[in-house]
Amino acid sequence: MDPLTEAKKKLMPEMTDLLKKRYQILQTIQMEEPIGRRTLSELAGMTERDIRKETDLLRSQQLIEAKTAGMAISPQGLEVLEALKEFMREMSGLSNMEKQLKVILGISQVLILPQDSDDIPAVKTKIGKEAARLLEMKFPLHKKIAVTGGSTMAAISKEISSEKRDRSLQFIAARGGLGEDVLHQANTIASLFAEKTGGAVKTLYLPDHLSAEAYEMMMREPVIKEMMELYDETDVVVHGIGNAEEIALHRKSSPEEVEMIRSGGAVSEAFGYYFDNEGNVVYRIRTAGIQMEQVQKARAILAVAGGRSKAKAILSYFNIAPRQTVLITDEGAARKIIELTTKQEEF
Amino acid sequence: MDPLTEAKKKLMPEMTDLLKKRYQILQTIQMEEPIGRRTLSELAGMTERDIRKETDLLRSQQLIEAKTAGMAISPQGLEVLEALKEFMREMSGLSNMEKQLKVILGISQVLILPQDSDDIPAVKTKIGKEAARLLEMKFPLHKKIAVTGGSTMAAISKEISSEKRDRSLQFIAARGGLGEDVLHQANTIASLFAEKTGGAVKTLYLPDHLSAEAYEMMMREPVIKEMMELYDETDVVVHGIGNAEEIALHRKSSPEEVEMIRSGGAVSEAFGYYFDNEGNVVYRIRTAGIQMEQVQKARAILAVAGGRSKAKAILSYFNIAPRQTVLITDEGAARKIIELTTKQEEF
DNA sequence: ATTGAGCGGGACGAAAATTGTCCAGCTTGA
DNA sequence: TCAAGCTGGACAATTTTCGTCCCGCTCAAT
Repeated sequence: MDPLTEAKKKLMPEMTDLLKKRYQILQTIQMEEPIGRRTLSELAGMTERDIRKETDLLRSQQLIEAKTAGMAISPQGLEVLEALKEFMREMSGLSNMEKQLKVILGISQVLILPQDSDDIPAVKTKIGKEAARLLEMKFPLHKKIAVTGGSTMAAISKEISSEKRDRSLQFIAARGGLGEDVLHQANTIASLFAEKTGGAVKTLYLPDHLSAEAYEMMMREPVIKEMMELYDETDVVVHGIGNAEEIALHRKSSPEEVEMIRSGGAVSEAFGYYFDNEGNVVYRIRTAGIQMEQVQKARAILAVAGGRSKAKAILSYFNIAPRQTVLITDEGAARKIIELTTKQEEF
Repeated sequence: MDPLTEAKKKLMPEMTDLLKKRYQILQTIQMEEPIGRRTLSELAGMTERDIRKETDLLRSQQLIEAKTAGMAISPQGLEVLEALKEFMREMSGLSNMEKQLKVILGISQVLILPQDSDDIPAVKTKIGKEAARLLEMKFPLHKKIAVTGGSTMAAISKEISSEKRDRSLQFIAARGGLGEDVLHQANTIASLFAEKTGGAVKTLYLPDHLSAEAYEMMMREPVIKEMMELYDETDVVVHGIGNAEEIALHRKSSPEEVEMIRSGGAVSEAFGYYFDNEGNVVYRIRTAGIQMEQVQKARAILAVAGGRSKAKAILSYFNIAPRQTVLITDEGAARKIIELTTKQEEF
């Protein structure tokens, strides 16, 4: 750390906590505006009185405005938030946690965003924004991009800038299957990416859970073969990481599938593969989709998943994640991952 | 100001004052150690309780140590002080005051050190140290240095480093006269400089206040003539600025001299010249010494004077100070000068 | 050897700030 | 039209801060 900052910390030990507290409040207000004291105190885990004291201060500094519907951030507040972004990343240990996660997960880049998307839904938007920015950086060099489905992926598609259009981009749905709500299907997401960027899209609608024979037969179809060849040429893969448990509960999976997941000890899901705690593939949805080996060959891989509830799934998947994978996650997931792994070490 | 610092200030408005307060306390402890709460509270202008609260904090941070003789700064405390030096200069407005003084005094460089040497004698040492550093920077290029007397000049001589010796340096007493205590005479000071640096010294012992005839006669003496020629070749002049009033009181001046000073409205003194509020020469000690015109020709001039009591004298002298003069002073003098000049503007 | 000024730390009642907790009156979205 | 959620005001209870005094100690000057 900066020797100047270090010296200030020595002279003003209260500073650190106070700054963190106020920054977090301001941040939460930004994400949840308009928001009231009571809701805010729950989200921030502080007493209402404390929140009130601090918001009074923030208001007197004109960083927030109090309307009848609740408190909202002011333009100046946004500036302050932006100016302190990097500093707070150091201060609150996010940078440090990124380093730890790199080691734990065996990859070379990790990006952690503040707060927990399990508590504050808007954190997902922030994750989406950062993932979108990282992805956009790949566009000039890498044109063939495979994307999966899920709410996290949907968040990214919303944040992709439609400023710089590039007709040479090609987005490929990483799974032919339907599986989820239309809005969160890989096909839909790929189309959204294409629309935003002005690029092309390659989709494929094919039922999940085919019988073995039907699957074999379909694989021989030209249109499917073409898709599989496209996967071979994929430059970038962008995918979410699913929580096997959640998926088994929420989605209308076949009872057979659920049983396979349960008995196999599946913890995480990505591109239609299910992994157990050690990263072994315990099940795979039978549909056209990118193969693990094809993912391995990709130049860049963005894995996006946030919220402490995803910690176990992330740990599971990263047992076999390619080294070139970049993880974009949030503080909640990161803390939980570190907690889980260091606890194991203690015993 | 740094946008990061600006943002922190917005989020933590208390920070500024608190930092200033603690820094000042730590600074004062450093200069006056060992020092007790009561003495400290007087120097810092705070209540004893306040001082106690803050010193308790500083001690818990191990920046100071409490011995039976009083509190003293710790090595870590020194580090903190050093690390924050430049930052605090900005924060407490010293940098800003330097800019103001440049305009007010019509010179291109001003250096202001914290606190007031009228309150804390050790500030004089700091001034001496900085002046010494500035002077040392001139040594490689400028070899002939004229120095005056006075306690401020003595402080500089104490702080001149004896590390890098330079036999080509030549120190010249700017005044032949005695005038003051032996220890503070120009001759003595010049000798001290020479001793520290390994350079040569040119001194001249000649009574002050000669009669007009005696003075004329002396001026024709070869040894004096030689001295006057040396003044012509002077590269650097280092001088203090005296308070005419104080000089008239303290020194055993001739009643005639005191009367001249009083009736002429003398405010400041430098190199044996007395100046009034407008910078007119109202009196001059009759002794061999550097001439105003010779000072004007010098490449570099360091004027050194601190303490709010010197403010009027500084203002008076800088009416006629050459543009190449650099002023080294302290916060006390600087504030007073600004106060005096802005008050005049208001009416 | 003695003394006294100056020191840190303990103590404590008075005063001030903080805290938890209400409520009134408002807007807004259903 | 109503209910939910919001701000800002209020206030007693509690905690913290503040001013002040004292004690025992050290150390330098006498």
